[in-house]
Amino acid sequence: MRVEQHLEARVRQTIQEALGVDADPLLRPTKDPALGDYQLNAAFALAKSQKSSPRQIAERIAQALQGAPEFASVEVAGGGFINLRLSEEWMGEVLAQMLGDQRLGVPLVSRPERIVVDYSGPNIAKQMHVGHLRSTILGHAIISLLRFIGHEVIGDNHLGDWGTQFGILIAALREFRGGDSSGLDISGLEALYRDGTRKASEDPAFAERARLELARLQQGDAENRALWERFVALTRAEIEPIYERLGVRFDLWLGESFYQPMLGPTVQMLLERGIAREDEGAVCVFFNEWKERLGEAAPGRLANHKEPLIVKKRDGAYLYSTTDIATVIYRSEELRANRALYVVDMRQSLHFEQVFAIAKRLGYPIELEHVGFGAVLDAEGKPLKTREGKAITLAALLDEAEKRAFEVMKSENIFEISVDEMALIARAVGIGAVKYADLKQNRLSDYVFDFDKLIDLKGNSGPYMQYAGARVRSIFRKGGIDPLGLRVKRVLLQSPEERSLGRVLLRFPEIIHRAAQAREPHQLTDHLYALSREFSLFFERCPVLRSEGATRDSRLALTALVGAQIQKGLELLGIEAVERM
RNA sequence: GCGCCCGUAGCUCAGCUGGAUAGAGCGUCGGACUUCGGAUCCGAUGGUCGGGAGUUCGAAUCUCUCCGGGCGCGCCA
Repeated sequence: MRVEQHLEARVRQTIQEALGVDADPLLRPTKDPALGDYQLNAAFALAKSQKSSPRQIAERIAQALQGAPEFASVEVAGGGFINLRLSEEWMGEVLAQMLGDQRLGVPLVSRPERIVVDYSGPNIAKQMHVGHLRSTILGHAIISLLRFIGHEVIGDNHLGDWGTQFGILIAALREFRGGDSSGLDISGLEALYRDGTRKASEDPAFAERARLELARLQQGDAENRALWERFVALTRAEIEPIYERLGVRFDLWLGESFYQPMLGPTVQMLLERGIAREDEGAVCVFFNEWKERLGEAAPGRLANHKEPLIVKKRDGAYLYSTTDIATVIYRSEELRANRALYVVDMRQSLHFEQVFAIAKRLGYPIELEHVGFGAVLDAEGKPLKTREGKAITLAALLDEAEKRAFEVMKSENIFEISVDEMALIARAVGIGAVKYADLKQNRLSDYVFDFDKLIDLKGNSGPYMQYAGARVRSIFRKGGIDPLGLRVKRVLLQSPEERSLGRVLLRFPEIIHRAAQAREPHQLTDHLYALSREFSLFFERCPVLRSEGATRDSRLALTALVGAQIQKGLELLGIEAVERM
């Protein structure tokens, strides 16, 4: 049960009955627990239309709510706040239901969708560095959340495997290595690209050769095609182990090259529909002309946007804008998706607005969303630049995180775990720390990259949650109890710690839905952190195994629920829970 | 030139569609009983929410303006 949704519906109905109006109850969790669990702020909003004081309206609503099974008390405070205190009996029953439910009380959406999630999207001939973490980790978590609430999700790795860079790579290979690609690895490829780019900017003849190589590749020249395949294979050999370590798997790997055959027809269609026109030899979409050309202005800021989106260059080559339009068409027509999410850097927001506007104009029945995220900055607050070699590779970051986790374990090896097992656990803890550190941030804000922060093992960190989970496991291990078989009629919330813990546990279903709907995994990390905190308090002050009778059963039930939420929550974030650490 | 994003404690960040006294982590200082795991817990410290004006019962949140930072905008991806 989504508790807040349930309460809101209940109060809304009560207001309807008491005042005869349908109004948003403005239900909010209280900031100060001393005031209650939730508050209603509707009285302020209703004062005007009801021609009465907020205080009086609040009194009437509060009166009408008396006796509702959910609440232990309903009190009017201040100028018109209504403070609600949940009844422990009701809470205990809902918690018992959650415990007995495979889905921990999280309902499925009523209207499931088929959703493509476009994420990670690394480029060929580049190593993955810390900047790639966000899209990959965010995308993975968002997919898990959406699946869990009942959507059908297709995760797609839209590889940057086509375009101008291949002309440069091929030309550089011929220029600097006599065309010999043997013995090349990813850093060799990176160096080739770097050198090639520099050479192209200095030497027009070389730049021209690069263009010719690209043209040959696009025309299907066998030799260049083989080189291209080799570059792609080399890059994949490098990045696949990283996905493996991160536990990320894609349903599709449809890179840009996949859409190549669709580009010509796509541009043709844009021209026929009058969405694009030719200008200076290129095919362009002028959004500021839509009103005049198509009868309806382009959405939002595009209506006044003078610079066009180019979909075909003067030299006949297509661009990534063209690819992205073709990709939308494919996702709608072939994959039959009714929604696509793009987990991509905020800097591309204008680009996506343009692509989405065009797709919508073409009339494809698919909702498109840019799930953007902020930049990763360096210590001086400047964006982390990948080209200048400053960026730390993802592999190195993960190595260091595992190493640190291993060292902590070694120094506090309370269970005499073997070195082999320690390595396994350290892997889960280290990677978990990195993922958590990234996910706990609001995706929209930029953040400062701090090596130590990303592998923090204390405080609000992944290991903190894993640790709480391990302590839960420890209790059941010690007591010889299987948490999965536990059932109670009602959880007893007697001490302040138990009640407070129960209160947090009740929010899980609501949080899952909100996090999924907003595409904000950090809402879930916040919940897990609050939960782990409450559990730590409970753990220190409320003996579980050493208590007796109904109290013991109830505390075991609470503990099991904590374990289940941590397990499920971490799973949704892509973080492994551990038995011991 | 046009547009987008951001400015909250010493540092790094939360603050959901406007709600009561703005919260965490890290840091610093002090503390935790023979008890289920000390990667833990408790307490203390710390803020003109960039400045100003406006909207209203109420603004970190909405509007305007200024200051400061980042980013994006015809032939890269």
